[in-house]
Amino acid sequence: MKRSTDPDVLLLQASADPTRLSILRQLSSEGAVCACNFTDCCGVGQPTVSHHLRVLRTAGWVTTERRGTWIYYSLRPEAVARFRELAGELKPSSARPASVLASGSSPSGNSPISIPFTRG
Amino acid sequence: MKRSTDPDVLLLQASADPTRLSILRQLSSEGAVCACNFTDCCGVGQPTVSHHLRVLRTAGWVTTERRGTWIYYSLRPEAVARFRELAGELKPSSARPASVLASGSSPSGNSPISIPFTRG
DNA sequence: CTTCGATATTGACAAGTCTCGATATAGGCC
DNA sequence: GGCCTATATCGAGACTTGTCAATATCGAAG
Repeated sequence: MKRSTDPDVLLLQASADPTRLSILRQLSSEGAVCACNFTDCCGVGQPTVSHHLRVLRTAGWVTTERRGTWIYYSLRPEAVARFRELAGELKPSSARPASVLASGSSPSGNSPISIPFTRG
Repeated sequence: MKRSTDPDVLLLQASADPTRLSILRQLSSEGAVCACNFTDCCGVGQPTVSHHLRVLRTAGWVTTERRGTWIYYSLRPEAVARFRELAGELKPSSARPASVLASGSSPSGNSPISIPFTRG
């Protein structure tokens, strides 16, 4: 997919991968998690885990905290909050179902005249 | 990216595109929207819009309703509900910051012994 | 300083995605 | 029937992504 500059899209893109969603869920349930733990659970190699962690860091999902040899990853509250906002903004369209739309006018309003069916 | 079979990942993947997120937002604010309206707003061609709408339909985000020549798209409440669940499941890891973790033990528990630092 | 373990980076390849032009299908009107 | 409009599908090209092997970097211990 084409690289996007929208931070919301970046956040969604970062979460839209099986390995990364698994990482996010583990971070959510366990708090701060050492990078070495993801290597085991996700069934991918160490460089791949490192790659995914970088994607999550770039998107703003996680922060890192070095502790000796290990590096702990944690969910960023701002990212979670933004993700929830995105979910909250989307509302089912039951307020205006297509069934009650007027059937005589052009839906897109492309035509300067109001009756696109009568051509010529 | 590798095709995933997890419906949650499919839902996120479908939303993780600038054009499709724009479509979802327009559907959320306007209710049922004719397919021809997306062609104008998203700055992409008609086949591309059709492609994105199919991705959204396959992921379960939208349903279609034919009305004469036009086809109206609507957000599926189930998809919105699932998306909100995903957002609700993710919680910031402030409960267990790395700062308070014990510093002497192996984070992954890989070693059968508890003190990985002493080698040999 | 050397060695070791954990993590990051690089380079490469297969596979997926986005976009478009061209074409096909479907429904309404004459 | 034929014509027009809206939408979907097909095929191709450029680009992005996920994954790995190999290598580099960093911190700790001796």
